[in-house]
Amino acid sequence: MRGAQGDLLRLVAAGHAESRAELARLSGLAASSVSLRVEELIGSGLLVEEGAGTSRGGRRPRRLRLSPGAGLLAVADLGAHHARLGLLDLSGTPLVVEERPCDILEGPEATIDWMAAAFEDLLAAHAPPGVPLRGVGTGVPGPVDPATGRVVAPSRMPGWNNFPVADRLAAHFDLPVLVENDANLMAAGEARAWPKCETLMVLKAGSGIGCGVIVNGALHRGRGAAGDISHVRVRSDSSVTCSCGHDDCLEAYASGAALMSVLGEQGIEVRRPADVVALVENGVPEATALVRNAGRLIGEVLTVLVNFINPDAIVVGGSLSPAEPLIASIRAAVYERCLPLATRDLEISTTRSGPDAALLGAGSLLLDAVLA
Amino acid sequence: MRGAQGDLLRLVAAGHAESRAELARLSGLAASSVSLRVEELIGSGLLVEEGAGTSRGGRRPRRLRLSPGAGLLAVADLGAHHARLGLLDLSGTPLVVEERPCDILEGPEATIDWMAAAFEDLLAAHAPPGVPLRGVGTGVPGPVDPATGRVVAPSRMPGWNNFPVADRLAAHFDLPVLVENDANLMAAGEARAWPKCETLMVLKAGSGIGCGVIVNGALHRGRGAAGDISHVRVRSDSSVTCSCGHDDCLEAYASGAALMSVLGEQGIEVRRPADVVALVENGVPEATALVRNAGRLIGEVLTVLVNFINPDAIVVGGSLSPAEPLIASIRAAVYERCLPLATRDLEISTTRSGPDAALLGAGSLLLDAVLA
DNA sequence: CGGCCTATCTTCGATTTCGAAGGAAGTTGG
DNA sequence: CCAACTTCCTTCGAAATCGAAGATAGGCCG
Repeated sequence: MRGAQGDLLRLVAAGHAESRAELARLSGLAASSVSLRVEELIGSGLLVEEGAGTSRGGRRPRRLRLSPGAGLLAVADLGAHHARLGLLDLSGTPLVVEERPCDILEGPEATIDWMAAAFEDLLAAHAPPGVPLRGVGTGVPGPVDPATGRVVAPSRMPGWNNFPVADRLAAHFDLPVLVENDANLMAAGEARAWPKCETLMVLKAGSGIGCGVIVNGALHRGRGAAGDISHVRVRSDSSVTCSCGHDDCLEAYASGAALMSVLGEQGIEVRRPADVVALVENGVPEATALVRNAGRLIGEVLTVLVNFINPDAIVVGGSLSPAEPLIASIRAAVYERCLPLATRDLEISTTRSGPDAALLGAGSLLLDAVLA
Repeated sequence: MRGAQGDLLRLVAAGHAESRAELARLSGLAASSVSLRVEELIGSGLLVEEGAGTSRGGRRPRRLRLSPGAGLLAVADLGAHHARLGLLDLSGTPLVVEERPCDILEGPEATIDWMAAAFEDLLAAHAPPGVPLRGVGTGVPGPVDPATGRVVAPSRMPGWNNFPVADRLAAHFDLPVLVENDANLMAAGEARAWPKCETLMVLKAGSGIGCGVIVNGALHRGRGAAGDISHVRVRSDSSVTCSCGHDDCLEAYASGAALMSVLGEQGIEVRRPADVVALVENGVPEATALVRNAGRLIGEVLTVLVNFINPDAIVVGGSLSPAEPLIASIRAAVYERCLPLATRDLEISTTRSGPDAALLGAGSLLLDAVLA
């Protein structure tokens, strides 16, 4: 899928272009060249022409789509106790998504081999015959060195430090492989749902707190830890030491794990962040107060970042995100304290992509590798 | 200077390429095409061939430079009481730089007309005959809407709110015009001096506190206020109300203006941030303690941003930056509290471009507009 | 219903770009 | 000093790209 040809496919797959005319506008190529190229791509079975689009005042465009037979992507989002796994077509539409229990404490080798087997499962059960697998990707709950695909200094993945996850996956599938932090994948997934936003902050509020940053439409990786907000010192009366060794990290107060531990001390049994959400929805005052406080702390941290980055939107996802008081108090803190220039037109809302955001993000990033 | 031709010129002007071979590598064009294009550019007097470069193991390259006659850029950096003005050639080398007193309180019309007259002065005195002015740019000490070139809600520029600075300048010179926040220009200028750094935070510590952000090699503007760190709430025992209406903003504790006001209360007369630096260098303990505290507060704010953005370097400039304790305490705070992954290989140091950084940055950004 | 307008897509000759081959001008190492 | 190798740059036929003109197909409106 060489360069210029790949550019056209990418534009169609990413949903940016639906017709030859749009391709010409976005790719910068002449309309005639686009027509030629598209004809070739249709000839080789990668694109299909499908009906007509809506008119913009003239002749209706002939709508282009990626052929369902163009290929599949196998993607996963690895959590501490569960993994979501899915198959996508090249335009990122899920064919199937499953959640399976799995334990990353069994170590990287076992977990990745398990993942490879799960992918084979899914392919056997759901892949249409003759459609090739074109790429494999996974999110992991820790920092990933973007250059090497290794996990680096993960606090929630004991035994995984410096493990070459990408290499191990590539040993199973001789294909483009993507390994990325889970919050970053979520951000990449949301980015597709917010096409008008160039700069985006995507917060993952689950048992941990993660954040992914989209700058200028592209995921910002930094050295692999970009987006980390969990170890920021928060203003607090008491003093708690975080697992990172510092005092009063945001994570120690506002993460799902922290909330659960406080609730546990109060004799309220919770096992997953979703249980906290349920308590809030049932009006349990202890849970509501805790969540509201967590939102305020998160919001105060976001305040600094919003002034600095001026995002177009802040998207809140993760298993804690359905709790209304969380996002309400985040909003309150940000709108109250940020510069007017930074908050006018700033949207703060919950995920548009839902629980599959990270899988969709993996698909979106993988596409670039596959069509390079 | 149409597209592809402009790309080649830009690569030479920005100092990225010095030979046809380098141009071919960086532009992605075939070597033969580059040769053709370069021949045309030499023919039209924009490029000149000048001696030979150093061999990389084979034939020596024929060094290319922008012709000194290719054009000039007039650039300024507007401060509260002074303006730096300069003329640059298209590769960003200063022909002349001057500092002149000027008072932005006289309002935008008067100030911009004054600036235009000053540019005419400089051109009459220093421009080689026949070399055309190709672009005009200025930095202003407030937020600028990147789309319109208007100043937006500036706290230190009363009377300038929403004034179309770019339009007024364009009325004097019918040329590409650039108007940008001063800290952003400084960041753009430093970026050229840190070519290996993709992500850069440039702090301007003067009478105010500003910051410019380079992400992926390009200036990040956001909505025009990106990089603002002055109105972040800091941890403090006392309570000070900032001009923005909130309490305990960084600016109210750590800006040059704040330091000067505290020193004044202690009976120590200072008139400019540079006087504070002199006091520190002379070992006046009150000044040293104040500066050290300012560095700590700034450092604690940077902590959050470093974890989030993972810059390759933090560059400190501005009139307060020569004060050693300032940068020392910034370093201490950042290295102590940030994630190891974010601080390994993170460089924190003072400006490489010196006091002309903003002018050089204006040149660098203008070049893109001129060669578009 | 029938012009008129707009937008999409194709055709085809002119132009640009490519890339393989080769010449030019060095360095390196015996 | 000479042969082998690198890198830089140009030459020239082949291939891709462009762009103007035209064909196609719809919307809009009297």
